[in-house]
This record gives sequence, C-alpha cells and structure tokens, in this order.
Amino acid sequence: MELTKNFTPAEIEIKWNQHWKSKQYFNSKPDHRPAFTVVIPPPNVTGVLHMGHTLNETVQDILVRKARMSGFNACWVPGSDHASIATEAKVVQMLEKEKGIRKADLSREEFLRFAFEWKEKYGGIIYNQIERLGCSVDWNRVTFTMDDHYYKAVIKVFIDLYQKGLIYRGARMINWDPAAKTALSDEEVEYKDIQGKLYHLKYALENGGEIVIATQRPETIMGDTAICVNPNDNRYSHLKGSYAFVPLINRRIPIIFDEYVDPAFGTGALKVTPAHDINDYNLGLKHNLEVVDTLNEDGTLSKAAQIFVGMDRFKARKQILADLQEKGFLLKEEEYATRLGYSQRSGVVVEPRISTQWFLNMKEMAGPALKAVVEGDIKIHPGDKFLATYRYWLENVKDWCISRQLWWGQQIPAWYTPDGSLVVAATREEAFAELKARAVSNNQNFTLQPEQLNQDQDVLDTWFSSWLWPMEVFNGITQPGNAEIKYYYPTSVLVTGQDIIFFWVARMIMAGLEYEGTKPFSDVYFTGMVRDKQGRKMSKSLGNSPDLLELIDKYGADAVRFGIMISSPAGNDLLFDEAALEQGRNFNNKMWNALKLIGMWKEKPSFIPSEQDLQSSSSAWPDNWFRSRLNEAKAEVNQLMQQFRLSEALKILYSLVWDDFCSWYLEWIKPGFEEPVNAHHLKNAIVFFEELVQLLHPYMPFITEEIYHHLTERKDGDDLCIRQFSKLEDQDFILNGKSASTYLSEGKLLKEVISGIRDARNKAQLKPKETITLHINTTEVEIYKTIRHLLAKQVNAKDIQFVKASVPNTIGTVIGKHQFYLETEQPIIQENQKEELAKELEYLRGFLVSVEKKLGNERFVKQAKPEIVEMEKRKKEDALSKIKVIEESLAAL
RNA sequence: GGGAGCAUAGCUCAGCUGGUUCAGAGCAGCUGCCUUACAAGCAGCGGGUCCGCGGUUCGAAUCCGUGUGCUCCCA
Repeated sequence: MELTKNFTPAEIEIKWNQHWKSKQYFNSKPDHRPAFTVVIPPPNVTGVLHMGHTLNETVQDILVRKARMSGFNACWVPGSDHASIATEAKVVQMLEKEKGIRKADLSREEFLRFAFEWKEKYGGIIYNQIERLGCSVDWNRVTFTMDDHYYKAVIKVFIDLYQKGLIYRGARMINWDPAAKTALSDEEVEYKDIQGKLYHLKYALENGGEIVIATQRPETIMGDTAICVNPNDNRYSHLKGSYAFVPLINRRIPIIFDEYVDPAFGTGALKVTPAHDINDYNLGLKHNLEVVDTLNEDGTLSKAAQIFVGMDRFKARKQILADLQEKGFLLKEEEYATRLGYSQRSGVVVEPRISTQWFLNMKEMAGPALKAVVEGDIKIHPGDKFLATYRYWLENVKDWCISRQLWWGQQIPAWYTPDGSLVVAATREEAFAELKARAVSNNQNFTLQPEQLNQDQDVLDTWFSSWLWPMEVFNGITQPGNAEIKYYYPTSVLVTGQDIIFFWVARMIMAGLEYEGTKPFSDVYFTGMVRDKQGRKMSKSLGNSPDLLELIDKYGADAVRFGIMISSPAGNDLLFDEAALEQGRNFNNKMWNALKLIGMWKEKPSFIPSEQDLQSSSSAWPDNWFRSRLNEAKAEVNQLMQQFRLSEALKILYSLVWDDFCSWYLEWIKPGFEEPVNAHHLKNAIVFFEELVQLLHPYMPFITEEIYHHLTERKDGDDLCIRQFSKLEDQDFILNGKSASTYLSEGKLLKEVISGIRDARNKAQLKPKETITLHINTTEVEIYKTIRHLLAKQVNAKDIQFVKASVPNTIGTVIGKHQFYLETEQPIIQENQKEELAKELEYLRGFLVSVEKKLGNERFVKQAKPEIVEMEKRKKEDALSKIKVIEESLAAL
C-alpha cells in the first residue's frame, strides 16, 4: 500500500473511533476478570473542555487503556454535571438576549423546559471533544447529574441525612451572590487582596459630643444597631450607657463594650452591623442587638435602609460618601489593604447575609473520611503533597450550606404547611401521609389537603449531587447492592485537579463511606494546573486558553496527547506551549516514516540467512541487542506507570522509539544500496515495532493502531487497543548463549565508539562521503569482531584493522580504553588533535587524584559500603589504563 | 497571620532510599549534511558556584538549620 509522505491524522482518527465503537471494545459488562473502573470527573454540561480537562482526560485514558491491555475489565464512565449556578446563569442570559424573556416571567416548569432544551443543544459539545481526544469511555454508560435516577438518588440521600439528623434548616450568616441571587458555600468564595479605603465617620452622641468610627463600608451605616468599644479603652469608658445617632438617618443606637474590639485598629470604636458582617453578627447575638438588613437580594439597598432605596450597593456607597461629606460627618479617608470575597461563579463581590438555608453537619462524616486517607486506605498521588491540606480541611470542617436559590437542580424535598410546619419527604403524597400520621399520633384534628402543601423552592448545591458520582453512575444509591455496583465499586483511580480536593474529593469519600461502607476509589491522582507559556492561569478572560478541537485539527489528537503529557510532571503545574505539540507531531512523522521504511523492505527482494549465520551471532546481534533493550525499557515503563509517573514513562518510550529503534536499530539492519533484505531482520523489525506501538498505545492510540494494521495483515478483531501485553522477560534472559545485559553493554560500547569516531571525523572536517580505514588498538578484540561490520557501516569505513601500536599519519582518538586511528585517503595533519588529547589527559589525571585521595582516606575505606570502595578501586584502574592509552597516543603524534 | 511547595543549562523541567546509570532530558543554540524512511529530517558539538550561608557525614544537588526570591492553599 502506498503511504502518504507524512502522517495525516484527520481521517485516521475518524476511522479508528468508528471501528472501536462498532466493535464495542470500550463497553464493559461485569465478567470474571478483575474490574478497573474509572469515573470521569463530570465536566459542566454546557461548557467546553479546556486544557485542564484535556490533561485529566488524557491521564485517565492512558490508565484505562493500559489496564484494558493488561487483563482488566476496564470501565470508564463518562458523563457531565448540571452545574446549577453556571448553567442557570447561561440560560437566563440566553433567554433575555435571544428571546427577550425574563426569568421572573416564567414558571419554574417553563424555565426548566428551556434549561433542558439548552442542555440538549450544548451538552453534546463536551462529549464530542472527549471522543475526538480518543478517550476510550463506555458510551452506554453516559450519566448526567440530572438524570431521573440520579435526581432520585440525590433526594433519597437528602431525606436519609435529614432523618439521621445531619441536615438541618436555619438562619445563619452565609455568603450571598447578588448576581446569581443565591447562597454559596464557603468553598465557592475566592478571596482577593485589594487596596480599599477606611473612612472615619463622626456619630453624634445623645448627651452631646461625638464618637468617631472607622469603616470600609459606609453604605451599611443604615444597618448599624450599635457602636462597640473595648472595655479597657480609657478613651471611651465614660460612655457607658450612652447612645449615639447614625448619621443621615438618625437612628438611636447604644454604645456597647466588648473585648472583641481592637483598640489599636482605626479609632478603636466599631460600628456594629449585624446583618452584613459575620463578626458583627456574632457580636449582635451576644449583646442581643437588632438586625437591620439594608440590602435586597440583588445587592440594591432595601427599604430598611431608608435612603437610596433601590440603588446598587456600590453606587450607594459613592452617594452616601458625598452626603456624609457635605453634612460634615466624613472626617478622613485612608488607604487600607484588605481582602474581599468574590463569587467563584459570577465573579461579583460576595455579600455576607443572614439567611435561612439548609445545612449539612459535616463533623461526623469528616472523621472516617480523614481516617481513610491518613491510614493509607486511599492513596493520594503524587506523594503526600496534599495530605496536609486534606487533613486541615477535615479537622476544621464547617457545616455545608447546601441550598441554592435557583431552579436548575434537585428541588429540596421539604414541604411546608400553611401554618409553617415542615416535613421532609420525596413526594407531596408522602409528605401529606407523614403529616397525617403525625396528627393521628398526637390525637390532633387533621383537615389539611395535599394541595395546601408548598414545596421548598430552592435546589441543592451541585456538589451535593456530584459527591454521589462513583456510586450512582452504577445506580448504587437508587438500587443498593445491585450487580454492577458490587462489581465496579470501589473504583480504581480518580484523576482530578487539586483545586477540587474539598469541593469534591473529600465529600465523595464521605458519601462513599456513608452509603457503601467503603472508599469510593483506591487511588487519587492529582494533576497540576495548566498554565500558559508565561505561567499565567488559563482563563476565558485572558483568552489564553486554546481551543481543543482546533489543536486537534492542527496537530492531531495523538500529538495533543503527547504534547500535554510530555510536559506534565506528576502533580506539578505545566506550562502549556504549542512547541510540545509540534514535538508530538514530529514524533508521529518519525514513526510513520519508520513504517514506510519497513514497508519498502517488504517489497524488496530478501534473503534468508543460513542457520549457521544466525548462530554466528554477528548477524543476529542487532536483533538480540534490541530485544534486550526493549525488555529493559518495558520494565522501566511498567514501574513508572505503576507509580503514576506517566510523563517519565512517555519520555522513555519516546527515546526508545526515536533513538534506539529508529536511529540505531533500523540503521544497523538497513541493507546496503541495491542489496536484498535480511528476512530475519525484517521479521524481527516488524515484531519489535509491533511491541513498540503497543507500549505507546495508551498514550497515542490512533497512530499506533494505524501502524499496527499496516505492519502485517490482521484478522478481524485483532486490534491493538485490546491486544494483551506479553509477560516481561527476566532482566537477564539468554539469547544465542549471551545474556541480555551483555548485549546492552556491547550496544553501549558500540554507540559510544560510533559517536566518538563520527566526532573525530567532524573535527577533522572529513566529508561524510569520504571513506576511511579504521585501525583499532584494543585488548578486547572479541567484542569488536561481533560488531565490526556495524561499526564499519556507521562510520563509513571501508575496512577495519586491529593493530597493536599507533598508526602514523592518521587521525587518532581515544574512546574508553580503546585507541582508534582513522586512515584517510589524503593524510591530514590534525593540529587540535594533540590539544584534545592533552585536555582529556589533564581531566583524567585530576580525576585520578580525587579517586586516590578517597581511597587514601582511612575512614572512607573503613566506613563506606564495600561495594562503593570496590567501585572506587575500579575507577582508579580505569583511569590509569585510560591515561596510559592517551599517553601512548600523544607520544605517537 | 497559619500551612504547603518550589529554586538545577538560555527556556521548561527530571534527578525516588546520600556514593559514575550524578550533574541529565526535551526544546532553543552552534557546526556539517538535500546520505536512496523522514529537512516536521540526519550526524556531531557547546552550555550549569545544582539560589546564598552554615551544619551533619569519610562523602551532599540529594539530609538538617537559616536567609533570600517566587507560587499555591487556608483564615
């Protein structure tokens, strides 16, 4: 078959994706094999995959494909997350922009219909991207966190935890997002340092005089219900029992005393606004203060503020400052470094707000979750880098605010009667039945009708659904103990970003332990963050995040996967640079061209070497060497992959293919011009290449499958993605009477000598085409006899002679303990030859001194391990003989 | 303020249990090659007080302390 000049990924990727799908290779059913289960961290259904996802999905696919090729029943469950805040915001925006509809004008049902339409329209994008990337997921198992069964699971868990007394409803100070108009959990708030201002304001005292307070938020003064000072602060001790007036609105508020106030901060007098600050709220509770909420849910001033009602909080701040200044209340402004909380979702400044919400008590669940990780039942990779963070969070965990004032999500299964009593139940009927039962057991009159019940309008935090993910994708919550959950759970490894260790990982562990009684996964692999070349976080606003599909179009999926993995040290952030993708594309071409070369050989006339020839070692040497090298590399790769050091394993494979296979092995077995191919070499080359693409397949699935099918005719069903790895040979297995390690050291010598002589040729400015006669002075003639013809070919020598002394009028060089003399057609006097040798000699003499010093040190000889001392002695011997050889060479010049 | 991590070639990083597989890889750079698989390539080469200082040790890029500079998490 005619192969294209370069590898063309586009058609090939489509072809194999279709083929794999039609063969259902990635669809898993429980069977006798051990399961290797991975659940995808569900991306936001309406989002697109960014480079962080790309890294995560690639890592997962590598692990899954490797497992599938290693005897496991691999199951990778894809899916997506409904992302309530983000998606609801997008739908609201779309409705306003495209249809001119306001959410407020829609019923809940109508809105949800639009939201599901939107999900149908855009939800496919990420699935398409996952497929394009070559992810071997089981498409029969796609799960969405708002699927019917999933919805039921979330409701079931809510009810269960409520009945266990872990979920409660109450008024607390929470983080309020005025743009999304919903509560947020503590984890959804991001704090940023900003340069703020501290305003000094004058409050008039009832009995004459004034008191000055300092505040960052003058727009909240209308919510002030006290001024607080430290009881030990002499400046204010005379104010016991007195009152002050809030500027502009003249509310009369008490002066209270509490050690909480730091006399050194500001003026030492603190205005107390219980509705708008968590610390003030606590003070308010302690001193029984009134709570005046001066803000509406959208961040505008409420009626309670009395002035500037309906104005946005930041606009109001300006107006109020102007007013205060005009009326003489504003004494001074000073620069002040502070921190502000921003909503992770909408980006606006979060408002602390008192609100009635649903909470989950986390304390009880935290204990077992901590234990599972600390005791090593769940292993975190890399190393224990995140153990401390995990521990700290769980040891200091706060209750989780799980209600959100949104529609897109699981509606809280709580029902209220007209008189305000509450019942938690899955359906109106059940709620009604329970209320009835309650009334009966209390001997009360029961006149309520089911329609009179009102369901809680709020939905649950999205993480309250995704923490069930490893279970409910197998219906583990809705159908406990079913065959699939038993087979696939606990899952094998979770691959995710370190940024969601609290949001998701810790909570999944809690839920898994609570509902399955065991951990949800055995290993957690945290990938680093993908940054741009300059080290900046990738973000939409910076526009520095490339489009995945464009990258795949440009470089091919394999190259994208290669590029992101090669620059991705385990657990560390990676700086994304398209140059790495280029490297991947070049690698594809390299393999493609090796395939072309082998293809050409297949067309050429070949000869079958005689049995004697094969036994005589020199002809079989390259095959035996590569077999040894391959086995060695395989062992390394296996070990690295087990340790999740995927980037390092890929580097080994890259060098194995490019350097050892293409640059050395193929060159060694390449037939001369117009010469027939050694059939034995050809056969082996094909087998080796087959093994190479197999090893590489988890990283670069498309090109490897393609090459696999070009190497020889394959029967139907013989596809690389399901081909099982062969067993590893013993590291010192025997080939033609010689051990693998012998081949490896011979190979090392051969490479060194070839490079050394090529270097000498270059330095002597010999043209590549100019042939030489090579004279070798060595005590190890036997080794050279085996590799003699390879050496000759590789350094363009027409002949190789063994000599016992220096050869005059040649270019001399020393490699290891061997002397080489390059005899050229035109004898060349090489000036810098002497210099080079002298430099080498100087270095070796210095080296010898250091070794001798070591060996002369009594304490070293006594205390160091014997093998270390032995090695030093060998180094000394080596250096001595090298020095001798160089001295001889120098003398001959 | 509390905690964690990082600092090695021009750039991005490997370097696990201290000792030639210990100073490495890939890019970039330089030199020479359009050699009949591949110029998106081939062959070769040069680059480093392993952040500063102190300690432990026969021996430190590696372990400990300290200083400096970055990054992240939490309050």
